[in-house]
Amino acid sequence: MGVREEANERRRNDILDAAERIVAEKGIGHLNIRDVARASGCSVGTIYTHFADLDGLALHVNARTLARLAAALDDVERHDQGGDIAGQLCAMAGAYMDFAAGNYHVWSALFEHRMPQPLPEWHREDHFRLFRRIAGKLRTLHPNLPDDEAFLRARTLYAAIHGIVSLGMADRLGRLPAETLKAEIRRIMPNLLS
Amino acid sequence: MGVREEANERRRNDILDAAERIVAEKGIGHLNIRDVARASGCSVGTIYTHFADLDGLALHVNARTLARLAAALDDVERHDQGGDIAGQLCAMAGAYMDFAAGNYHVWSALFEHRMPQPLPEWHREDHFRLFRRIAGKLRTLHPNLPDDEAFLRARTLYAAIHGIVSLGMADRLGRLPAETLKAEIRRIMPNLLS
DNA sequence: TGTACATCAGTGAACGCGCGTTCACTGATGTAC
DNA sequence: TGTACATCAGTGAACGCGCGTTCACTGATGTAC
Repeated sequence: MGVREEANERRRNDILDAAERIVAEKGIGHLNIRDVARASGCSVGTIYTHFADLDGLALHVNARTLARLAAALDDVERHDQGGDIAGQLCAMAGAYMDFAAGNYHVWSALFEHRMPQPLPEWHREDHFRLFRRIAGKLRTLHPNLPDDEAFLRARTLYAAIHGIVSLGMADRLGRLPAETLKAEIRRIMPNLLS
Repeated sequence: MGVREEANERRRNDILDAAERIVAEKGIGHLNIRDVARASGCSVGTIYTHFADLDGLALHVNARTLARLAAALDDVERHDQGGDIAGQLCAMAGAYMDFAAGNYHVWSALFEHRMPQPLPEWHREDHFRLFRRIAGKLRTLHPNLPDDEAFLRARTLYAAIHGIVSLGMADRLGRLPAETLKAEIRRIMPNLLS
């Protein structure tokens, strides 16, 4: 990789770092080009040599978040291969919960309505990759189920967990501590798998 | 009520009607004062004699949505008193699903991050009122549970349903038909209640 | 009933700001010979 | 190795637009006498 290519990659990462920091602090609704430029130490024009536009930048921030989330689930899976599937799924749901709690703004940016509609295919694929990790685990529980049936059940499980995390941390009904929510997930997980 | 008071109320309703129509068509992210003024046949200044600001208007649109949603659940409850609790909760969850599917933009506005933070107390109470309807139904299933325990279980149920509706209709993992989602809710409801 | 005044909703031009995006220009890096 | 040219990232002022909000003014409705 030439000097220029390296510099480009470094710059691109700096920009993404800055954007991510801003989203983490204030939410994706406050992401704007000027602040990113200032925080990453370049001019506004430079942002546009590395990203098509603000939406493109936001999408790449989200892509990073999904990658970090996937890595967090990887960790759990590595350290938790002994127990039964239900226990492993609980642990993964717990990790999801912890990630959302510890990275609230970047996590909720993943589901924000102000993202470009429709989402570009590559980014939907990022979401799907994360989902397939859960689906695959669940698949081993129901080896005889047809694929589409198993897929649907996995989605329902994923969505239920998502709802518990999402509503638990939004302020619509008051926030609940992550530990409380994780306990609830542990309580209902066996029922969701039967 | 004097002529002036009546006219005020009519105007206020016209404004809310227009705002609701705009949100229903384009989402709350596209709500703006000028369009509301045009659609309700008054000037921009008039909006401010009836609402404090754009956020206030948006909050009242959401309050209306919650009221309509509550009315939809009322209907279900009235026509569905025969069966068991699980059946009734399924029917209510189905009505929630249908409402969200048939009023997607106004429904999702309820959970949007761009609402003023923190939410005003009166509007959080609107959310709570809706939630308590589910909680009350569930309460009769577990009469011996302590109140806080029953409350938590109701929230988990509510949140799980919410997640299934929410992720099912967002495009992150592809949209699913409302009927499919309702079938999934029927499938897991008994498990969630045990 | 009539008159004078007060109150208050409605008006829309204007203000001001935030912000995405562009573009002519600069200077550094790469390339051809 | 040196020279001339091409390529390309960086710069930041400027453009243009959307949009929330204000305000001096108008005219209708209510009120006091």
